[in-house]
Amino acid sequence: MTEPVPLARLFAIAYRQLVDGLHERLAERGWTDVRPAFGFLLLALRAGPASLGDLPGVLGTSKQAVSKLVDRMVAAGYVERVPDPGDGRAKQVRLSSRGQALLAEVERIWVELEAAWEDAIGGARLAGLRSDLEQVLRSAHGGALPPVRTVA
Amino acid sequence: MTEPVPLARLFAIAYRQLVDGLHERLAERGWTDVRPAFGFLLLALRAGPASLGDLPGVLGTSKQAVSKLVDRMVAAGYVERVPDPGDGRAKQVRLSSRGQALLAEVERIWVELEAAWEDAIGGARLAGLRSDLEQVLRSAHGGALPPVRTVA
DNA sequence: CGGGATCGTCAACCCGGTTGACCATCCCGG
DNA sequence: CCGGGATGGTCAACCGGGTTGACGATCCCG
Repeated sequence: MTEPVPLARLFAIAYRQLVDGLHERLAERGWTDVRPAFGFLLLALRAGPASLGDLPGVLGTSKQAVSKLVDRMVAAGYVERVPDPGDGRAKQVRLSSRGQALLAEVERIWVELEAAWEDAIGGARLAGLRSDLEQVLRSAHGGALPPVRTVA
Repeated sequence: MTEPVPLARLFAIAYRQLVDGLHERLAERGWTDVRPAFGFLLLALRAGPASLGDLPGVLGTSKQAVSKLVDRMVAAGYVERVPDPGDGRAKQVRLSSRGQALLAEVERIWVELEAAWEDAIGGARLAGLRSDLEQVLRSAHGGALPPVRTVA
């Protein structure tokens, strides 16, 4: 064991495990048309509507990718595009009521899944894991939590 | 902060950060045709050649996806397909010498990147993070480290 | 020896991302 | 007051990596 499994792979496994668990539970509760990518936009709109132009910086993807993601989520009825009142070019994106319900369900499931992790390693170590991880990510990004994919 | 950022997102960010760092450094050192997906196969072949049929269980994808990945890596000169001596249907996959050199470079870079993390949170907390993470992943999978994507 | 199981590939498709081109709108300077 | 960048957003074409279904080749056992 001179070279243990790379940290990156542990993170990949952990991520998949949580996301798979999320969608499994969502499907069980009737949310069958939720794509994994939806979660990022959902979370970004948690604090309120956002201008489409601001989202690439938050999500860490191109504006075209954001546009396509919004398209899908509009088609699924989770968000709405509304024209910006003060700028004829701009549009805003906001959660529909169905989107808000989904967000609430997702947050409930995160709590459940993290509770399962607590059962495995205990609350103290889980809290430490979270805070250590947040610290190292923030330290590499000037104190703020970076987007998933560092924006180009 | 009733509901902090989900753990899953922290893992996604951490994963991207490490993988982006890896490929940045690889490119700096002349490895310009390495795709992110290569790493998984590289690691799987670290201990020696493997039968193509065994890889889906290790990588957590379908055998067709494995075949396509091997195609790409063969085209890039990192692995070789050799017929299984004892079974006319089966083929084995093994690292070429260039693949071994790449693997060595990748492992060197992981060490460098993890050293940077140590600078941020210290060696003890990094070690704790790793072992906690490994423990919770193993506990959900009967003691063994699961594949990235749980096999169907 | 023949029929089912297994190994691997091919083909078609999907999702989520990219880049480049483009139109509509804003806004500022001559 | 207008004309020309700069900006917001979409469309189109493409790519990587995954899926499922179908299929030929080979093995193995009754």
